[in-house]
Amino acid sequence: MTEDVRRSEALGDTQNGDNGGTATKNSSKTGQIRARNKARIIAAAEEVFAAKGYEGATTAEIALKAALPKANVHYYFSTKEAIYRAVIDNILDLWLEPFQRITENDDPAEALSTYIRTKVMLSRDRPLASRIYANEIIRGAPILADYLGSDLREWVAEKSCVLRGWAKKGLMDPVEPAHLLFLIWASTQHYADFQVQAKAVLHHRDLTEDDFETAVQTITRIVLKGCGVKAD
Amino acid sequence: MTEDVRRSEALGDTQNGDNGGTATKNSSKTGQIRARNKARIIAAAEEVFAAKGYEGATTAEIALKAALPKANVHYYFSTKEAIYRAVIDNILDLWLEPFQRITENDDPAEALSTYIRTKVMLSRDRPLASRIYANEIIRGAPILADYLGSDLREWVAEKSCVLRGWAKKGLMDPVEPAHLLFLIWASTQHYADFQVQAKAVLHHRDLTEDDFETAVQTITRIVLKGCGVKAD
DNA sequence: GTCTATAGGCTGATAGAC
DNA sequence: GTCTATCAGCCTATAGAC
Repeated sequence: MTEDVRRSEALGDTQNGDNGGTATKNSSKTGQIRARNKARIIAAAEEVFAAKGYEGATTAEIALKAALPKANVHYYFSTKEAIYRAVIDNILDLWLEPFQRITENDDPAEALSTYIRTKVMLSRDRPLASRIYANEIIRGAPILADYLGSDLREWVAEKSCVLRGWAKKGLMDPVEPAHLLFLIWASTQHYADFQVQAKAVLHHRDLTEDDFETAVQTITRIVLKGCGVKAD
Repeated sequence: MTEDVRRSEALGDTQNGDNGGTATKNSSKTGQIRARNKARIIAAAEEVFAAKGYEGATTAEIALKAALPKANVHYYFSTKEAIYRAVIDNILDLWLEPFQRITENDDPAEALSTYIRTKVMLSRDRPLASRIYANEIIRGAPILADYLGSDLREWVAEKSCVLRGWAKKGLMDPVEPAHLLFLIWASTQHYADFQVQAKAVLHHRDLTEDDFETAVQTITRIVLKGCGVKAD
């Protein structure tokens, strides 16, 4: 990760449009403009990368969506790859955070239910992020290779201990932990990555609140019952 | 689907290299050369599209991998999109066929087990096909939109009847059929689409026969038990 | 049917006036 | 910091000799 922009509000930024065009005074204002423009570029880039893939995305389209001249985009991010890295960087902890605080002392039924719900709702609220991540992995993870082998790997190892601990206590069946996590990731992210397919199959319209709720219920039920998790 | 090349041996074609360069006689041989070259192009294109995405793939690279001059590729397929359509077309029935013959009279435990195993093995044997399909859907299905709303939709509707029938007979729980299918698709295709991630998390090496076997076992077990399918 | 050479268009990136 | 004008390179696709 070249630049760590994780905590900047890169999305949902409803441009509180003071300081419209030309600089007025310029002192501490500068940093604000910079942050705001970078955030706009990242938000625009997320849309374009999600829809077109890395190679299909053009800096021209990103600039257009960010309502900035193309050269301005290159002023903030020297290369297209730099924009992409910033976008990916923004996405990463979104992925790991939801299951972060869970320990062996938690109740498995509740912990897994919450995790599944959180992941489905992430698919509902941040489908673009999910698609970009999926695209990155499908392409062979050219940017995220290191992350997969270090951070994610460790994260899975930790959570595998928790799952094995629950099994040892007889709170659930001894299911292969990594494969269980794969199943949960895949089936929850499916509602973001394959949303067009789900829409087409279910009713041709945008997925509704009910669809996501049914998804949560179905996945939760199959996983809990399928892993023999004792209800609390 | 512009051209239906479904049944041509587009892959695993170990170029049985008679008739090396220049044409010798040319009569019924012509059709063979044509078929062989088209198959080589499709096979090469599958690799490139899977690795680079639609926009990232170049006809030059496809030609290089097919060991043909670039202009020759354009002779068989006039546009890049035509190559892509041929590749996609080749993939499609691969997706629907495995669950095709299943009816309400079959045993759910056996039918679902076989389906899951077949899908995982498809991920093992044709990961590139799976990735191209995933990429197409993630991008919003520009080519497959019609297919999703017609063929696939009907297929899901039919299979939903079978699943509901089983539930009515008390052979399994009344699970929302489409969402169950989504879960099975997602969790099985995961081993193709997110293979780099699975590799990195599991052991940094290529997935082994055992990995796929464990995947089959884990998914099958969770789905069957999770849906309350009676063992036969 | 094959293949070289090239047209024509779009891309990422920059120079340099404001 | 902003933005117009522009470049060099790569891309798909084709013309035309063999």
